[in-house]
Amino acid sequence: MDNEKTYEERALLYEQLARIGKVVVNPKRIELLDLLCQGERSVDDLASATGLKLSTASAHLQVMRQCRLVETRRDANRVYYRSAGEEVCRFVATLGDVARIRLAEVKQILADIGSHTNDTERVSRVDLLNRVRAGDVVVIDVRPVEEYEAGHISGAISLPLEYLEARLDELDPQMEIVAYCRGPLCLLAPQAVVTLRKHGRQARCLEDGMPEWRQARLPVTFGSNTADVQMAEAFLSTNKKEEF
Amino acid sequence: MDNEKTYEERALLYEQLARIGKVVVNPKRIELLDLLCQGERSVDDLASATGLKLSTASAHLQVMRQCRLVETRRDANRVYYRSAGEEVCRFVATLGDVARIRLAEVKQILADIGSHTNDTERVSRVDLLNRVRAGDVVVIDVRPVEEYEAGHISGAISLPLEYLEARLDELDPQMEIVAYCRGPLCLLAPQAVVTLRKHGRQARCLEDGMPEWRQARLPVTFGSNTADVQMAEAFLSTNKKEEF
DNA sequence: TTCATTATCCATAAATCCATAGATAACACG
DNA sequence: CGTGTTATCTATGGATTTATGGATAATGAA
Repeated sequence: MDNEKTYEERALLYEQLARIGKVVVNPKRIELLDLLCQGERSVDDLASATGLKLSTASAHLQVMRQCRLVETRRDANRVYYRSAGEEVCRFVATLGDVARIRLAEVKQILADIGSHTNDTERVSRVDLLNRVRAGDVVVIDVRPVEEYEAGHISGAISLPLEYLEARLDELDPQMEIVAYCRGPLCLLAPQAVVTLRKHGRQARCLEDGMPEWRQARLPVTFGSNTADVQMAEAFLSTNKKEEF
Repeated sequence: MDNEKTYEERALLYEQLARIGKVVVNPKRIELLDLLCQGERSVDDLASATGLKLSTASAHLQVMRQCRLVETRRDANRVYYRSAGEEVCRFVATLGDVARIRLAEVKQILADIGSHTNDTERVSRVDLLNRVRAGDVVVIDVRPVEEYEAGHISGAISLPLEYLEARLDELDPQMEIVAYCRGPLCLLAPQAVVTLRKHGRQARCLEDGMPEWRQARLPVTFGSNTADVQMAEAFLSTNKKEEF
């Protein structure tokens, strides 16, 4: 029958896919999207986080908005961008998976940092949740404060990597410390663990990062409140923990 | 400490991700990769399937090979390409998911064909496996023969869409027919179902397609043998069906 | 060896992408 | 209303990407 039309349609379809693909051809655009998967951020915040000129960052964000990967919200004279949905974060995460598995260069970069904190020692999400509930662990979010405020693991305290050594005394020396960051490709948490161990602390990384925690629908807190262990508690009492 | 170095490393990391991203910026490259997720194909086979000149197709394949997304094998004077791993197929599938969810244009194209075969009527993988085993369903693979031969659902017969009407009498009129193709973005199976219903047959699509079946580690047969129901049978008797 | 088939490499011209500076626009606050 | 802040739009030149034809290379068959 109309094989001609079908052929046309298939070409159109792949052109649409390429619209999405276009977003991840530029390193800075991937970086921006990765940041947005951590939570909402304003344009100039994103620009300074990535080292881009404001107009360049804005242009990249437009590209992503045009293919509906991100959405915006205006508050006063600031425009906040966010990922348009969890499938977008999954897409970025999958891209990372492929790079990690396929590219020796990526393995190398990750090994440079993570050599002393090997992967078998990471804490699973379920374990972490249970131990937060039991109160026998300190969870630190080592990402920049902005990302912590845009959503963090309930019960975690904000302790950006750059301040870690200076604020070491805030951490109970008797407790084990679990650090987390943006995900499997992020170097912050592994670096934090290296630093902590250098100071004789018992420390481990969470398996992957915040986006995965969010996708597992585990409890997330917004803003700067740090005393929210009870939220995790309430969550646990109404949900079977086997689900995660 | 060495924040400078960390910044550098992060930039390098995103550049590596962009190497992968580069593959999916070109519609034809996505089409090629999608085909390779169906199974191994030779270069000129791929070229004619996508309507590309041989040299162009080869160039695209080089790009994908350089970032390890595909691998090759030589047999006589033909070079066969294949996806380098299942995470690559997952990446393409995720790209499709995002496009399907986010882009109205994609929804439109899919609706044009699939309007009469709505998604709630699709057969799940588990159901299909059980019914193949019970022998009360005919499974047709409506993709081109090359893809059928590069791996098909055990028990399925090859009946490319273009020959469907001509070979209708090969299908038992009493049996329900389940058609499958490349996946959620492929139009072949929905079109086949439309055609079959027009001829008064009871027909449905499988939920998504071959790559997903393969990823679920369900039984796959290679080559042109069509009498392989017993393989599925053997598979079922040694595996709990609840797993899928 | 010579020829045919298949694939890769190479040069090129057209198209597209990118970062940037500067202009414009939206908004808040006096 | 004017001023300052934040973001978007526009124009530009330099870099990159793409399709293509033709040369080269690898392999099998005669």
